[in-house]
Amino acid sequence: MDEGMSGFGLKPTRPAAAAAGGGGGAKCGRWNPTNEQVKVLTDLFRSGLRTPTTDQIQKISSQLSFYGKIESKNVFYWFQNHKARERQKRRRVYVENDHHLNHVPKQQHLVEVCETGRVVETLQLFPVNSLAFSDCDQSEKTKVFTSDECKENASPYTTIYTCGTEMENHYHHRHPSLDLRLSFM
Amino acid sequence: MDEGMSGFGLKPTRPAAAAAGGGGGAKCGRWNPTNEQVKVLTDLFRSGLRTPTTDQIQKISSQLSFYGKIESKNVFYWFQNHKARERQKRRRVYVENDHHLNHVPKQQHLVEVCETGRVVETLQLFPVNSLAFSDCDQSEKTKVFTSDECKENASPYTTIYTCGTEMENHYHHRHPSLDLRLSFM
DNA sequence: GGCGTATGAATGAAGG
DNA sequence: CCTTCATTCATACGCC
Repeated sequence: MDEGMSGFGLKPTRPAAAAAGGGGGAKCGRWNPTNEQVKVLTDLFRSGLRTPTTDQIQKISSQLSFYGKIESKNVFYWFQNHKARERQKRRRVYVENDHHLNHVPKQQHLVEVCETGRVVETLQLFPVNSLAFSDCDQSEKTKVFTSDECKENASPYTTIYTCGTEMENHYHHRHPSLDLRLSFM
Repeated sequence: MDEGMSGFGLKPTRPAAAAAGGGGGAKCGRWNPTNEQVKVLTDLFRSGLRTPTTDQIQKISSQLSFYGKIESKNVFYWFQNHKARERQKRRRVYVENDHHLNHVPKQQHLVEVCETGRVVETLQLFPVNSLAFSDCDQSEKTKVFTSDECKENASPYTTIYTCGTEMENHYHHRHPSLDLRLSFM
């Protein structure tokens, strides 16, 4: 986590509570990602992004800051954790199959989801649909997966996030069509 | 507790968990450890096992799978939670000590059983003697929590679980003498 | 039959 | 990168 993470405030000792703002979580000293944020991050991960560089992190963080309070370190940690747990999970769900016990057929879901390679992804990110539940997952994702390799390897790929102002314009949506365009390399 | 739901930061809301088992009666969705499983886990914990490695988790899970459905991650989470809550409980005591306590604590049994050095523990695991869900004696949960005072002792110890078919057995024990032998090191 | 507690599951945040 | 701690969410269970 160190390396090039000098400017993310990871080192400071316990920034303690920070009252939020951003109109969202505003609840504690711990980042509480919104669904939209998680969605974007997950999608980036699935696109093959594993360990974003400082620049990537800052960019992502900046774009995601629209959906709520977020810091660069949050993005950094998110990827760290997500990656680690993916591996961890794969490691845990796996074996016991090898063990030859008396019985226990046991179901083993072994899902390999390694999409790495050139990926050009374009998806609409609709802004917060105001108020509460806007669970509408109508996000049309046009994904072009070229998953041919399944190893940890970062091939040059490009992910383009384009957010159109799809919201039905309810209240204060001072959100200017988010245009998240990231280029990993 | 969770006031301040925020306008849009809705919680994950859990995807319904509709599955609810295929009508078999087993409430799938959350692991429900049997008394035997809990007993073994608790005993392992008492023996000094705090954070089993992946290998240990596999073994334990495999052995415990006899008593019912269990996955590796269940064992993993169990130890994580158990240790965390031991600590949490103790810390809460300090807090309540200074502050005017509100309610009577449940059980504040603190027994120091710091196993230092080599420990060889042998205990009997009585058979599950129950076919379906006829839990034998659930009303009487003999939960003996013994908080170990030793924090991070990496001293080599060995715990040997030997399930003899003798003991004050009951009736039909339809499992082949479970021989759970774990060696921590 | 609605709550309060116990606990499984998840994940953010660090440390090493 | 891997492991671990802490906090939180979700749910099963017991109580009134």
